[in-house]
Amino acid sequence: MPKVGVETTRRQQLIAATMKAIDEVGLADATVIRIARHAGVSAGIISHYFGGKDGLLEATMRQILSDLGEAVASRRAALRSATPQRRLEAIIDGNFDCSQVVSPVTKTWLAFWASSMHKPQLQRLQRVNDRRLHSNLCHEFCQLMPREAARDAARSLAATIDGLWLRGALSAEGLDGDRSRRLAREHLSRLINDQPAS
Amino acid sequence: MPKVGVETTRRQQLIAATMKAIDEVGLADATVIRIARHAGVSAGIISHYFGGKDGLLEATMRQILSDLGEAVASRRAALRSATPQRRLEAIIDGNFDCSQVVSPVTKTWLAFWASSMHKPQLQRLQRVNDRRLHSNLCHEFCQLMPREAARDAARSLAATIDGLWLRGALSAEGLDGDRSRRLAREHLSRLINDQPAS
Amino acid sequence: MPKVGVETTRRQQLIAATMKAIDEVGLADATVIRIARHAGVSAGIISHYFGGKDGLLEATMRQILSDLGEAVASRRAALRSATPQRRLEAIIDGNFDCSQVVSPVTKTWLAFWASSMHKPQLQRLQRVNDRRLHSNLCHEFCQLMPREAARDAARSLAATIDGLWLRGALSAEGLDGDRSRRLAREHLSRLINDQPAS
Amino acid sequence: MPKVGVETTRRQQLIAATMKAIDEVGLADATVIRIARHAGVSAGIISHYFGGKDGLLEATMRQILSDLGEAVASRRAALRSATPQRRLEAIIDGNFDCSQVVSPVTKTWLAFWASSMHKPQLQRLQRVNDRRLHSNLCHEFCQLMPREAARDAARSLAATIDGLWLRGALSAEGLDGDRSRRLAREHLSRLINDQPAS
DNA sequence: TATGAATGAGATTTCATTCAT
DNA sequence: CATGAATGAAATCTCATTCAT
Repeated sequence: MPKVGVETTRRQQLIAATMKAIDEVGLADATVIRIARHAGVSAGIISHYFGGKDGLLEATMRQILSDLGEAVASRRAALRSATPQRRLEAIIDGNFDCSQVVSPVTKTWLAFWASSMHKPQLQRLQRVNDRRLHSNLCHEFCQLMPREAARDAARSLAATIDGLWLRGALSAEGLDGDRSRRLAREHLSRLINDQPAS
Repeated sequence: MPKVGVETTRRQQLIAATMKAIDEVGLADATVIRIARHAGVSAGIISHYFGGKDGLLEATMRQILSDLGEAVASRRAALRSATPQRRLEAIIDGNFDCSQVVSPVTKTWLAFWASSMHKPQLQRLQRVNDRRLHSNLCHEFCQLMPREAARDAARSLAATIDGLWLRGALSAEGLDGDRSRRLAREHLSRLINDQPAS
Repeated sequence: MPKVGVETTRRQQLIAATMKAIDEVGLADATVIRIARHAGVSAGIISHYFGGKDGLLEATMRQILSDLGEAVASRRAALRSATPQRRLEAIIDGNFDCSQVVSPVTKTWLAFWASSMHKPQLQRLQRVNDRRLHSNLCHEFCQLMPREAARDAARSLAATIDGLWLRGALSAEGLDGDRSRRLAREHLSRLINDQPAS
Repeated sequence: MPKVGVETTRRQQLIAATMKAIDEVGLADATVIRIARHAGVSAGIISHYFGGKDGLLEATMRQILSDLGEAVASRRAALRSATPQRRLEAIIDGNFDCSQVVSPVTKTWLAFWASSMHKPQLQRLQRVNDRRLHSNLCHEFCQLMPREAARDAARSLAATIDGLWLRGALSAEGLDGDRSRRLAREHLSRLINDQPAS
């Protein structure tokens, strides 16, 4: 177990260092040396633990997605018997959880998004995550409206959530969690209340 | 005039080749050699016309933003005396103009967005564009609701538009212009119709 | 003859531009484009008139050496019947002629000296010039002292002249012609007056 | 200590290789690849140890100047209580120390001199060295003659020393240390003995 | 005769990875 | 397990030369 402990620690250390490096200088300039320096270790260790830089980047994206998924899942679990709207709000809240809206996470996330366009490994991760969000949203919306309308509502809310992240990551002040949450919730309530008369 | 023609032609050629290269392999792997090959010229010519790779990338981003701005502006100009809602729809339509939603443009745009987080030159361009969109939206919404509400509406619609772009750029099928336009318009009409009773 | 005039003019223009460029940025950074810009012509013309950059550099060195030789020769010619000391002084004066001690000339000269270490074409020119100075000095000293002593005196005076040029080219203030001439003359008079008693 | 040893060794190795390369093909053609090949290492290592080619060149010039300074200083130290003339002779001897008059050193020195005309970093080094020689010479001459005369004597002797180096570096046979030393000493003794009656 | 657009060779530098210690 | 010295591939940029106009 001490071995596992050391290995786990090192991996977490390096993943955190990767986010910090990307936050600081961007994915393109996040060299292994810079990442290793952030973690206080030598560059060679990255190949040792992750098989190479790509492995580290993939592990980092995995970490971000799983943290995000967890933030959503734990909130939904706490509201298993609540109304669909409450659970949709929980999904929104999970996406703007305070652990998710700090600069290293948002910048790294956007960097991976862009990168995933041309890296199959990252693309797969991103698509799984996407589908999960969409299916979660659809599931809840379906209890409030017909399937087709629910799909569109899910698309619309997902786009708004991602758009708020995107604009937050790029803005000078960083992502404003409270305001984003509020705007997303308002959008949600309009989607629910303002359905075309069927 | 032949000289000017050659220079302008080459520049357009290289900018188009840059988008194609980014569409194909991503910004990180869009080397000058690959870009030059796409344009059917030698790599050295890029430094000759743009002073270096950075100059070419900046020019490419400028081109995308100006094309986008033009698509919006021409539509708005045609509706100078229409209702605010019509003009807001024109802004949406401009953002999803068929010339804007092809893969080379959307992928390049997202790549630049990510890159702009750490490149001051690109960041400046991106912020100018952002402010322009926000101010256009605000201007119209202000005629339909109080200032604060208008600001939030502008933020919400802008986030949705960007989110639809983002998700379109990342999806396997590319950006679906018609659906995106429809979702954005529906969001707009809800923002206008479903204001909290003051 | 008009053709010849144009050709001669262009060549002089380009040689002068070469010196100016070397004076400004050094031999290593004196690119054909910079030289051409100094002359107000296009870069391609250099290959046309000199066969290439090397040809231009060689022609420039030739010009400098011939100007220097002329400055010395004309002074000596005016003193054909004077004493050897007078004629040696004339050689010194020629080497520090005001046309020779301006920055473009001294800097270019030193640059060529360094370069001539590894360029046979320039080395040949430099050696011819060297031998000419040495033989001129020897010829005069031989009338004042035994051959071996004369050779040493020539070596000593030549070294001092070159050393004064070298230090002048490198000093912040440039070559001080008057002082250099004075120091060289004092050295000369000591060489003549202070011979070991034979 | 093994680490330090490796670093110091590599740096010395690369500096020596730089001189050899410059001796062989000149500064202009002394590429990092050639230098690295001389040292039996790869080219990338130069950036690793010196931050780039410029750093290596500066370190090489520093080495030459410090070796030269040391050769002079050790000789002067051995003659602290001797006459000024003896100490001046020691300065001359130091400048023509057998470790200094070999081709890689003289050629590299001249190359740097020429280069220093337009490279501030090298220029600074060269000026410091110059001032040191001048001040050393002045200090000794001042004990033998009035200040103004001493300054001129220092200038004259310095020019002769440099001129002998220069001509030695350029001559086909290389610098003849014995003859140069003799000529410089004769110049020195004339400067001391043949002062104008005050 | 003169231009300058274009090429292609070559130089420097960066960087992920490997490996001996 | 960990280091960091070293490599070699790849990328950008510069520049002399050529050639169509």
